[in-house]
Formats: sequence, C-alpha cells, structure tokens
Amino acid sequence: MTHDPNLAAPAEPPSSDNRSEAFQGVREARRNELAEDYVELIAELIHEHGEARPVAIAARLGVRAPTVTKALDRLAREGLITREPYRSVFLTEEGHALARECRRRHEIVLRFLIRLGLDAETAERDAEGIEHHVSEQTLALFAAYADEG
Amino acid sequence: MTHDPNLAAPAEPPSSDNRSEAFQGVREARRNELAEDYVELIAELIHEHGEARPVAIAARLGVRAPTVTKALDRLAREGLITREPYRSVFLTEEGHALARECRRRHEIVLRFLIRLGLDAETAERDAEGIEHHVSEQTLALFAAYADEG
DNA sequence: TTTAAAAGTTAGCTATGGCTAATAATTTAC
DNA sequence: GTAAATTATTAGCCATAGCTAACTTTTAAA
Repeated sequence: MTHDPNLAAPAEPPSSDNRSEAFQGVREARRNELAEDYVELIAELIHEHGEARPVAIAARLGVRAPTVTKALDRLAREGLITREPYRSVFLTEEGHALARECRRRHEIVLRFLIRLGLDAETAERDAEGIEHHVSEQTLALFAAYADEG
Repeated sequence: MTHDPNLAAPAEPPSSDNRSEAFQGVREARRNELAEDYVELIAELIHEHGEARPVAIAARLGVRAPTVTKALDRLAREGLITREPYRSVFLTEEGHALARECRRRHEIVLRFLIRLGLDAETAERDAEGIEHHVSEQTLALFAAYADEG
C-alpha cells in the first residue's frame, strides 16, 4: 500500500517522543496528498470523458502543463499510472485502488460536511483539504453521522 | 495577514475554472501549514518552559536540528519570529496573533472530534492534520456541535 | 579553569512542486 | 496535404523541506 521511497528519512528516527507522532503522521500524509489528488482526478476524467489528458488535469488542478508532466513522471515511477509520451494517462491496478479509496474518503467527508450544515461549495473546498487527514476511525464516525445524524 | 511571497505564481492564473478553486485553495493552505505548526509549537513551548529552544522544537516535530534552523530562518524572514544566533526564539506580534489563531482552530477541531466519539490520541493526530484545512464556516459548525451537540 | 558534552549553525546533498521559455509532436483546419 | 493551432515535453530557474557531516558556540562538569 505504501509506495513511499522516503529517501530523506533519518537513519534512526529523530525522536520517539509521543508528542511528535502526530506531526510525523501529518508529514507522512502530506507526502501522499498530491499523488492522491492526481489519481483521484485522473479517475474522474476517465469516467467523465473516457480519457485523462494532461491538459485537462492541468486545467482542473489550476497548474501549468510542465508541472503536470513532472508529476505524472513521478506517479509512473511509483507505479500508479502508465503512459506514453504525448498520450493520455491510464491508472494501474494500484492506481485504481488508490483512486477508489480516495473517492470513498472524499464522498464521506463531503456528505458529512453537508449534513453538518455547510453549503455545497464550501463543503467541496474543505473536503478537498480534509480528506487526506482523517483516520479510518474518524471516517467511520463521519459516515455514521452523515447517514443518520 | 498573508505573509506569502508566492514567488512561483503564474503571471496570469492558469485557470479560472470553478472546479480548480478547491485545489488552488488547498495548495495555498499547504504552503502555510509548516509555518503554522512552528508558530503554534513555539507558543506552546514558551508557555510550558518559558522559552522555545531549537532543540525542543526539533524533538517535538520529530525532525533534525538543521531542518529547524532553516525553517526558523524562513519564519524570521516572514516576520513571525525574532531570534539571535544560538539563542531561543521569540514570537513577533504577528507571530503571536497567528499562534493564537492556530490554537483556537486546533482546540475547536479537537473538541469536536472528541465530542464525535474519537479517542483522545487519534483525535489529536487527526486534529493536527485537519486544523489547517477548515474554513471559518466549518469551524463555526464544529464549535456549535462540540458545545451542545 | 579547563575540558567535555550539548546545542546550534553552515555547507552541501536529494527530492518535490511550482514556474517560464523553447522545442517537439499531434490534431485540426483549410 | 500542408499550414496553423493545440498539446506535450524538455531544460532550466526558484523555493521548500528533509537529511548528514563538519564546525562553532554555549553550557555544564570535573
């Protein structure tokens, strides 16, 4: 599940302090956020338009084309997508699994926020940021509240 | 409020697409996360021990000392802290304001998660990640739920 | 007071994630 | 079928955020 080279990790963890665990976890999560955003978006684009072209990815993410090229190189290196130069992008099995997982989280967070009383637009924006940082336990509580709060 | 050089921003925004706004916002938030974590932690350390030493910051964040030195340089450049070589760190007025704001968010998110039914440890970990990504609207709903849900 | 330990800094490495400018490939239009 | 427009890539820049190794400063101990 963890396609995470983690090349800059210390030989020996800097600290086993209890308080540092939360930050360690957050940094871990941050490293995967971009990959998750891309994979989720690629799945959406394929679903909506039959293919995921870099130009569409760039437009949706609000970044320039070369940024997308570089990011896709990294995703390919990590085994989440396959691609050929100047062609559309495809998800590997692993990428597809990650996309499903992301979509699931996103939907639960979104439904939860809307149920809480948030307007759809703000809910979408907040869900985008929150979805990468909720534990499975929190997700379960969100789902329960959304379903019958 | 925004001490944000944003040097790599495009001359003309890549896209005004509605769907891209959420991602733009998340990227914006991500840029400030580290600074917020540091400032919040520095305030805590000062409160707990009377001073914030780099060695303590490194231990709490779970990173190495040079990482902290560099980050503190950046915070000083941004006007959030003041410091002298080999000495403890102090918050500027702006840094103090940001720390208060972060603490407020953190506490609301934490209280909310615990009220939802999460155990304290997981709540702490999730709050650390979530606090940077909640809008003022969501925060208000969280607070309301925590106070009398 | 001198020395050893701890703390902090500097230098230099890697990788990510933005960007622009220039180039290459593919599509589209004529 | 060629020319123009669009799309994609490459090269090269900058800043962040981590790391180790080596060095300096400060603090603590003997």
